[in-house]
Amino acid sequence: MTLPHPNADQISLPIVLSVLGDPTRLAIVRYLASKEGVPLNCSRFLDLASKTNLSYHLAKLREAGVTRADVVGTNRMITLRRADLDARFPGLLDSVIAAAVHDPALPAVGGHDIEVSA
Amino acid sequence: MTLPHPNADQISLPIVLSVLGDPTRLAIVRYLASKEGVPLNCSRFLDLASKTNLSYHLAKLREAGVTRADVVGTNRMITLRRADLDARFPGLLDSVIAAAVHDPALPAVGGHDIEVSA
DNA sequence: CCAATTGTTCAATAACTTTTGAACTAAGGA
DNA sequence: TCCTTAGTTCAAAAGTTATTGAACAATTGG
Repeated sequence: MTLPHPNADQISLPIVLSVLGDPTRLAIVRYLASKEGVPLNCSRFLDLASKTNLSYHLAKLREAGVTRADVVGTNRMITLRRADLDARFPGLLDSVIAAAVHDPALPAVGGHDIEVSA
Repeated sequence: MTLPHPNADQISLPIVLSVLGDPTRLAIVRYLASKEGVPLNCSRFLDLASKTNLSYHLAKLREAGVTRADVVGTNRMITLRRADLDARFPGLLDSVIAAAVHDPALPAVGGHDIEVSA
């Protein structure tokens, strides 16, 4: 029931860099960073790609150690593995996210936030 | 006679990340960073790949805006575009290089330094 | 139980990337 | 001029990654 994740010391720099080198995945990471602490399910990213394709990209991110996916019912709650990434590659995630913010060419997740109680 | 390079504002984050995601290219960048200021010709990297393949990887780095190649006689002198990269993506190059230093899985350029005068 | 929701898997295809050797260009030195 | 050195280009082959639709599994709510 729990999905496979590398442990922190297995996270590889070239793999993380190439995984982040895809605009769709970079947009996912950027959105996760902007909502840090808030668990998000996969369908939050349907702006970026089809459901099938999203499954593929989210698996890449998870297998690279960039994200964690926790099974909650029929949902997979996705979070950034910030502590692990910061421990392994200090400053990397922050500089990537900061750079991504200023990049107008990157896709973005649309603003369809769910109203959290009236 | 001068090779094509993107200008600083044309350097793209996803392209830089995917270019750095290749272990051979990461090793090249790491070595360039360790010899910063010293112009190096392509053959300095023959430990990492064949001449033809090196030409391919060095072109990728140049086209991404990571390196500059200046034609000097029959040589191409390769340098890191640190100022441009730092301006565009502050902290990114430093964190990538710092992370690469601690990665035992990455290939490295061998220690065959030329004696600079007796 | 049934239907809807959430997300995965599979196989196919398309598209790109990497690697190779042979042939080539361009400059420099004898 | 001829030879060497430095590096590129080209076409082919091999390998990898991305994208798609159809079928599937698992949980939840009615």
